[in-house]
Amino acid sequence: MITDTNTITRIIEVFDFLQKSDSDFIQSFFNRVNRIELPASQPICQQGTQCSHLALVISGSAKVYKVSENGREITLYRIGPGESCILTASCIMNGEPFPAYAVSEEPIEALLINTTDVIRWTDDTAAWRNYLFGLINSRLSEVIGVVEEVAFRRVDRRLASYLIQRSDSTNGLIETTHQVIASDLGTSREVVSRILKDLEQQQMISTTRGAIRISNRARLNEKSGETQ
Amino acid sequence: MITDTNTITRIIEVFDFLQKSDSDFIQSFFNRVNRIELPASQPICQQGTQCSHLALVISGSAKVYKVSENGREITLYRIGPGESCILTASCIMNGEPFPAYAVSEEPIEALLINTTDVIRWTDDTAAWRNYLFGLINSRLSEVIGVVEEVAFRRVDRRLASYLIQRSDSTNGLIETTHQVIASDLGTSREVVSRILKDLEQQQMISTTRGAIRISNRARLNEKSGETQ
DNA sequence: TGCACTGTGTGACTTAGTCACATACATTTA
DNA sequence: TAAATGTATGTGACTAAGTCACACAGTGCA
Repeated sequence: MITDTNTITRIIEVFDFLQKSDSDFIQSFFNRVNRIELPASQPICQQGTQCSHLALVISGSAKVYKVSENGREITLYRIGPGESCILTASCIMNGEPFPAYAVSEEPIEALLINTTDVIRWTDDTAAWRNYLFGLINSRLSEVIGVVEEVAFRRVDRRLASYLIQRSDSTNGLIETTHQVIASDLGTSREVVSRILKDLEQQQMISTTRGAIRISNRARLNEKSGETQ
Repeated sequence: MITDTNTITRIIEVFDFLQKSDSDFIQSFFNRVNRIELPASQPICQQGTQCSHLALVISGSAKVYKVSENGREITLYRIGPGESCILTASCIMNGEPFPAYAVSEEPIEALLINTTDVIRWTDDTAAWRNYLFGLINSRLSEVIGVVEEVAFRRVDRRLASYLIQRSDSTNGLIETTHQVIASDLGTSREVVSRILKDLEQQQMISTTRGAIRISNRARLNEKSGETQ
């Protein structure tokens, strides 16, 4: 249950479907949900477990990823403010175990909702239902995008795209390790190291321990767009 | 509109959600839907187009797949009796273009539903809503499975699994070409040819033009289960 | 200063994908 | 029936990607 008016206002701002809901639903919504905070790098869902709650992210971010037997990882998608770990909802609806892992990246502030409320609101409330449908649909599109990437695109091009994307919000400096990049892309650390070295020799980037700086964004972008 | 009692009975048998629906919905359902037939290998949805109808498959099968710029393909999932091209529903709900291609494999008998009916029934009818949710959820799981396969498993193991699966219903004989297998797995024809040759030399299969016969299912199954 | 930990570099090797062909079987056409 | 055409498969040479084993470098702490 959430009563603080400031918090409620802040939450309504983040979640579109609440703005479209009537006051009855909003009232019962805040009566039933709980707010939690999680530090960064906290496991949220384990592959193969049953989910008892649905989490809606207010602030911070999480990622959903797969792990292979020999330890390689690939990120399926990320969850940001206003979104939810829709795979959880999917598991709640179908009673299936969670097919991946989820972990917080930045510290997370989230709403926890009981499975019974999730199901009830899906039946009762159009705005909530559309929110869930919309999310699960965009996840499906995103994961199909991952299939396309992994199956068809060369790793150097994918890495170039990745660097372009990540540098958008950080003014050309990306603070991360080769291993983290490899885990996002679903490849191995050595491959990332080698390609980064190539990009450095072609003077598109410069690298230091724990960071990459984009030095020629235009050429990197060109590379990311090359076919094959 | 469908009036023939036999057809209606047959359709209700295939679609679970109709068995769980009240007679009012069933009546309006058969008032609003139309039955169509499609031959094999008929394109159903084109990537990038808008969908105006949702198709529910009564009999036959279709596949949903991605195509790369240089012509390689990968199958995302198949649609069988009682299922629907849920990506279409997803596009209808979100107003997004279809992110892949769909084509009939066997001749298809299907129900066509207007987008307006799809949306209305999703609001009105719990059984229909749960049907859609269930389908889209299982598609999401399947596509995540494809990501896992492509990102982590070796092609020879994946091919072994594929042969095992396909031979289940056909008594050990698989009538198909290397190109078709390659398109399902998201690899190239040459790779499939070479691996099949290996498997043949290891006497797990025998191959002829247009067909593969499983000769040692146990060993092939063993190979399919090997880690990495 | 020495030590442990994490991050990166590298060679050698295997697996996978591409390209350019050659060859083999099947169906139609002359 | 032979030739022509089309489809299916085989193969070598090459590039790209993943694996393994290990070297080495930067960072922080004892």
